[in-house]
Parts: sequence; structure tokens; C-alpha cells
Amino acid sequence: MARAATTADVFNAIAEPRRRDIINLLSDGTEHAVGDVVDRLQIPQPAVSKHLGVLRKVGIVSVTKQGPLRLYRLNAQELKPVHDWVKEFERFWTHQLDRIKERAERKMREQLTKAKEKEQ
Amino acid sequence: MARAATTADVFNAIAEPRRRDIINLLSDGTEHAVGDVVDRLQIPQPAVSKHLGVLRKVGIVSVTKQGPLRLYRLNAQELKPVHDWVKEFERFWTHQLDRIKERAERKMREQLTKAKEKEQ
DNA sequence: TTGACATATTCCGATATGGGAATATAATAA
DNA sequence: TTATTATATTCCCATATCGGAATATGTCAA
Repeated sequence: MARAATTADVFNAIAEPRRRDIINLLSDGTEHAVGDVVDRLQIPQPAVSKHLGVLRKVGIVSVTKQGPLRLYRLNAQELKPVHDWVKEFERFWTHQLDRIKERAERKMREQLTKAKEKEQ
Repeated sequence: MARAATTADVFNAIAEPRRRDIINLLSDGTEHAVGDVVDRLQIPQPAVSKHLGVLRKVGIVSVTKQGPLRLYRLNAQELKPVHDWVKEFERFWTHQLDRIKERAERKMREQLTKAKEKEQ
């Protein structure tokens, strides 16, 4: 077997930087025509259409037709599995911050102690 | 150009389900030998070595040698970029929950109102 | 119908993949 | 040294990729 298809799941779909760019652009919650994405991200139109096709296949975006335009909108909740998975690791860098904070506080207490000692 | 290498960045590296499984296994913070991963995840040893190689290349895991064993440990902070990116979309499902909560609360207030009306 | 515009699709080529099987390498013990 | 155990690497294959270029499709207006 080869590498999983980009349309296999959300994790594969968002591996592409340009697709994340597109998602970011759509994250304002409004509908965007393909040409809009092309203009704003400076990506050739066929590439945009293809990327949107991948995102649509995994449900991250949905389309509605309006005349000759195709309006894409974000279905952000499809990203929740990614969030849920990576959230488990939040503690690793949060705790790191805690440790930094603790060290800073200890230092401050030490400073206070020193100052008090001087007073006497 | 073809699809980006799995070692191109964290997003590509974690697209593989088995690699996420390995990351999950290592998330206890302790060191694990390759054979341990093989036993627990029931993945052939060469596959595990290859996946760990990808994860090492992007910095998600690091190795130390201990006799014939290679002990792998997680560098979870490397997952922060993923967390940071996807966190932006948290509001989409959080707000959804808020709406559900609001509806539930409104319903409860209505119930209370009805009960009061009955009292009189 | 014809033309103009918006978008999708197809074809191409270069590339990397992940799995399996076999094999190589490394460390240690007997 | 040799055997054993742990792990990494190599080779092969089927497959899917993304980008670019060209082209097809669809919608509307004149």
C-alpha cells in the first residue's frame, strides 16, 4: 500500500500548507468564490479547484452554486478531531510555562528574603 | 513537484494513523524501546523503525541508546504548531455548545415560568 | 447562437510513500 | 569468536500525489 489518500481523513487533508491557507481564508465564516481564493492567495485557479475538491471530499468545506460561481464555506467542526487529538498534548507546553512561572516566583521570594535580611 | 515528504513538517508527519498511535503510546512521558512499541501496537518491527525515523526527523521524538536498545521519548512541544493552528477554530464548536446550553437554559426558565403560573 | 467569464477536469511527469521480505548492523553474552 | 537479541536499512511494488498546461464544462448576456 502507498501513502494514504489526501482525502482519506482530515489529518491527511490538512497536511498540505496551501489547503491550510485556504481554510484560514475561509475561517471568517463567510462564503468565498473560487476566484476570490485565487486572487487572495495567488494560487493558480486549477490548483485552487483541486485543493477545494480535496477539502470538500473530507467535508471541511461545502459548496453552493450561485450563477457561474461556486461559493465555498468552511465546516470548521470537521477539524475537531484534530483539535481533540492534539489537545491531549497541551499539558506538555502548558506545564513548561508553569515551571517557568514557578521559577520566577521562587526567585522573587528569594529576593524578598534577601531584602528582609538586609533590613535587619 | 509531488506531495510533500512526510518529513517535511509536523503536519505531514502526523497524517499517518500509526504514527499518531506511536505518539499516543509515548505520551506517558517515559522512554520506550522499539520492541515495546512493536509489542503494544502490534506493528511489524521494520514498520515501527521507519515510523520512528520519520518522527525523529521532524523532531517529535528523540532517541538515546541503552545497550542494544534504542529508547524513544516524545518531544511533545513539537506538536504545538498543530495545536496553535487548529485552536483558531475552537470557537466554531465551542459556540455551538454555547448555543445548546443557552437553549437548555431558556427552556428551563420557561418551565419555571409555567410552574409559577400554575401556582397562582 | 455566439461570446465572455468562472470553474472543473484531464493529462503529464517527477516524486515519495508505506508495506513486506530480506538483510545488514550493533551490542552483549557465552 | 560465535550466537543471540534489538534495531535499522534496503529493495521492490502499487499507488497517489501536486503542479502546469491545456481543455472541457457551465452559466449568463447580447
